[in-house]
Order: sequence, then structure tokens, then C-alpha cells
Amino acid sequence: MSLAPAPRVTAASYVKCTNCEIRERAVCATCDADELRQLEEIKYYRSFDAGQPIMFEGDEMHFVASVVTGAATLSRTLPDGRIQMLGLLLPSDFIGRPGRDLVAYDVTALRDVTLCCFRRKPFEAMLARTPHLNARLLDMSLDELDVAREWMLLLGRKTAREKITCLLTLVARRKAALQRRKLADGLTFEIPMSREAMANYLGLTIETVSRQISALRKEKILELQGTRRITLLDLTRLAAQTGDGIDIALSA
Amino acid sequence: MSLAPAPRVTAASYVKCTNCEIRERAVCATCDADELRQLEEIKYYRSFDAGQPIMFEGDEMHFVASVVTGAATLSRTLPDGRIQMLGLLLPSDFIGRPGRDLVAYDVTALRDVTLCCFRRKPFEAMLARTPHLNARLLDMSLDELDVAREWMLLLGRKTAREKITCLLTLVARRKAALQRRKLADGLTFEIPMSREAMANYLGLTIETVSRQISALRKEKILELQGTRRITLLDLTRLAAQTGDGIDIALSA
DNA sequence: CGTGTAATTGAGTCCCCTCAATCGCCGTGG
DNA sequence: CCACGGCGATTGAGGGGACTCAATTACACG
Repeated sequence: MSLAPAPRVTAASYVKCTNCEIRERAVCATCDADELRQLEEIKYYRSFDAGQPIMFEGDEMHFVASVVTGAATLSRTLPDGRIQMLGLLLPSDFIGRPGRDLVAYDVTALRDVTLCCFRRKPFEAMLARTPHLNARLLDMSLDELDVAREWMLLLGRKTAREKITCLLTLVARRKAALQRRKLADGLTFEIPMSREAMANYLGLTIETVSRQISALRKEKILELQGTRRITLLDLTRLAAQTGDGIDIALSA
Repeated sequence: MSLAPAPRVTAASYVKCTNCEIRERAVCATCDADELRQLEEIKYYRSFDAGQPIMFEGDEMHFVASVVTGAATLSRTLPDGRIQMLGLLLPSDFIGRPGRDLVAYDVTALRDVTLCCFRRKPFEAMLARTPHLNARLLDMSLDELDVAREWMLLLGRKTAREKITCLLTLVARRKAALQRRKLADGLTFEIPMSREAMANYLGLTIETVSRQISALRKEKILELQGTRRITLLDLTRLAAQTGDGIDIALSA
């Protein structure tokens, strides 16, 4: 005898803002009850399967959105096919730019993803008359700017080894933060992206990513279970190779 | 008989906001008369000679500022000395992040520069009660974010040749925009930075920058007068090598 | 259990970096 | 006036790290 499958939230099912799991951190975080009511009127949910495109560069932008669950990527492609990932969009992150008609980057579902979409024009109108929303969006944008600049340093000046170890410590830190526990040896986690996505994120090729990971394994710094599941065996030696200085890499 | 030297605006001399040359584009662009009056009360001017540091990463941030004249750079340095430039700050650009106590990046005067500084705490207070200021800062931040992401693509995926030609077309475009004329062959301009600064901006070494410029000269794509002054002889062939597709490189 | 996609591994090449010497431009002082 | 020194830029030689191309291998999924 088996239990009935847990009900799954789909694109159709509607969640009240007050019950929303990203309520605390999304663009609506500082909105009051009345402002939430206004948002309720212009919002709708959409889901995308892993790997599916969400927006293409150059498309008309009909909505802006918050990521509710899952993960998406921001990227740009050169005419000859080279791809650079420009951002990783996780729950509570904001997609789209108010005041702009065309989409500036490709947005792709990295895993199954659910978006809380706001029709763009009404959202812009509300933004113009709602300081709370404006202030929150400013704060989020400045955070994104810091993240982008951090990544510029990595892309411009770090070696393949440094890039990989940076990414791994980043994911490990996020995992630890999510579980509210300290970063410690023996940490195991699932990497939320394929080797190709890692390569596009780090400005490397798939082969180089793979070789670096194999090398780290031979050096007993990490272990693989399958292809996505990673156990970090020696966090200290890992952090020592990020190029940032070990103290910085382990904190923050 | 010689003319008297033109009076030079120094750090001490005070300019009223209504007469300010960056009035139209700076953070104060959308402020009304009363708001300008409030800004007047918390602002002061500072000047820095070319090459001088303005802020160091980790310093306490006592003021935020707008660049009035000249140019500055935003950069970060790794423990072993590698430098990556993260932004170019030109007149009307904003420096500093409201709501943060510590400076996140090194800021350095690229040329002689004059800043319009606002004491941070009063500025933050004003930001909190002034939607105009908030909206303007949001818009500027989103622009910066786009610039940063464009640069991520360059740093992560472009070759040395592509990087150099991108920078040259960028400077040429800005020069043309400033002079309100179209981008055309025979364009001559002064590069606003040393080879070292170019290298740090592009994620290359000085030697590679120099070699690429020499190669472009041998290919009759450009000419040098001295070391800073450049004449672009064949804009089409230059733009063809940016990796962006020639149409994009020549427009925008 | 088979099949297709993702990941790994190998061989070879090339682009950019490193190290080092030289050049050119200026301001200074003899 | 020119020699000198300092700094930025150029050029050269050589090496290495990441890429390309290609062949397996491992894994996920039906």
C-alpha cells in the first residue's frame, strides 16, 4: 500500500503572495499589504522544464518575473556560437529590466523552474508610484552588480584551476547557508548544472572543466558519486587554490 | 603679449547644481529644485591627480560621489597582484554604494578627476525619502549591470584580437557620440589610458596588448602618432574582428 | 538491457603568458 | 646642447596552459 503522490504546484495553481516562499527576499519583500494586493492583480505563474528557453535576446519583453523555484541562467551567444553565461538565477532573483522593450539576454531554464510573472507595463506603472518596490529593486540590482563584477575578476584573471575551485566553494557555501550549518570537511552536494553549463559559466571548454575535476579527484581533494554528486574531502586545500586567499574563500 | 590663463575650476571652487555640466545625466538628473537644494547642503568637491588612489577596497566609505570631469577606474586586485579593471568611470557616473559601510573596489584616478561628493549618511537618508533619486539611481545601476555583463562576455569568450578591437571601436564610438557625428573612416582620437590600463581592462598582459596594436598597424587598420594617439584607417575591417558581427560593432 | 547523450581521456596545436632585452620619449641636470 | 636616467612601450624567444579534434567510457533513461 502506497501513499498518494504529493500534490505538485503547477503553472496553473495560484499562490497568494502572503503565503509565497520567496516573500522575504524577492522584489516584493518590502511591499505592504496593499501593494501586495496590487501585485496579485498583475501576476501569473509559468513553469518551464529543464533545458527549455524562457526568453531570447531581442524578443519583446512582455513580462518581468521572480524565480519562485528551480534555477535559470542568463547568457549571451556570439554569432559563431560561443556562449558565455552571465548570471545564475535562483529563487527570489528577478528577471527582466523595467523600462526596456527588448530582452537583452537569453534566459534558459537550468532545472525545472517556476516563475512569478508580472505583466510589464502595469509593473512599470506600479514601480513608478511605489517607493518600496523601487528601493527593493535598487538594492537587488546593486547586489547583482557586485556579483557580476566578482565574476569579471574570475573571467579576466583566474586560471582554469582557480575558476573550478571558485565555483565549487561557491556552491558549497550556498549549500551550507541553505542548511544553516558551517562549511566543514566531508561536505556532499549536487552540482546544479552540467559540465557544459559549468564551462559556459567559467569561460572554459567542457574538456578543461572535466580535466580539472579529474585532477582534483586524483589529488584527493574531492570525490565523485556519479557525475553530478560531489564530496569535498579537503576544503582547506580546495580553498587554497581559488586565488582569493584562503581566508576569503572559506568565509563570506 | 599673451592672454591671461583661463581660470581653472579647482576642488575648492563651488558650482551650483543648476549650472553643473553633468546636471542632465548624473544621479541628480531627475531632481527638482527643492531636491537640488538638499543636495547642495551635503555636497562638496574633491580633485585627484591622474594615477592617485581615490578609495581602497575595505576602506570605510565616507562619501558617495559623481564624476564631474576626468576619468577614474574601478578595479580589484588578487593577493598575488593580478589586477582586473571592473569599470570605467566617466563624467556623470556614480561612485559608491548607498547602504554599505565598506568600499568594495579600488577606485583610482585614470586622469585628473573632479568628484562631486555627498556625505554618505545624509545621502542615504535623502535617498530613502526621495523617489526621484531612487528611480534615477536604479536606472543608472541597471545600465551599469548591462555594461558589466557585456564585459563578462568579452573577458570570458573573446580572443586577444577581439578584445583589442572591441575596446578601440568602443572608444571611437564614444568619441563620435561626443562630437555628435557619425562613425567614419579616418577617425583620430586619444586613448584615455595607458597600455597597462588597457591590459587590466581586457584581461590581457601589456605585451599582448602592444603586440596586437602593432599587428593592426602592420595590417594598415590603424596608425599611431606617438603612443596614445590613434587613427583608425579601416573601420570596416576593424569592426569585422570584434567577434560581435560587423553590423553590431558599427552601430549602437 | 540497449541506446543516446554526457563526460572523460588522449594527442597535438596554438594562443597568450613569461622573461628579458631594447627602444623611444621626456624631463633633468651637467 | 647633449648626456643621462627613468618610465612606458615595443619586440623577441621560449614555454605552458587551455583549446581543438577525436576516440572511448560512463551514465541516465526508456
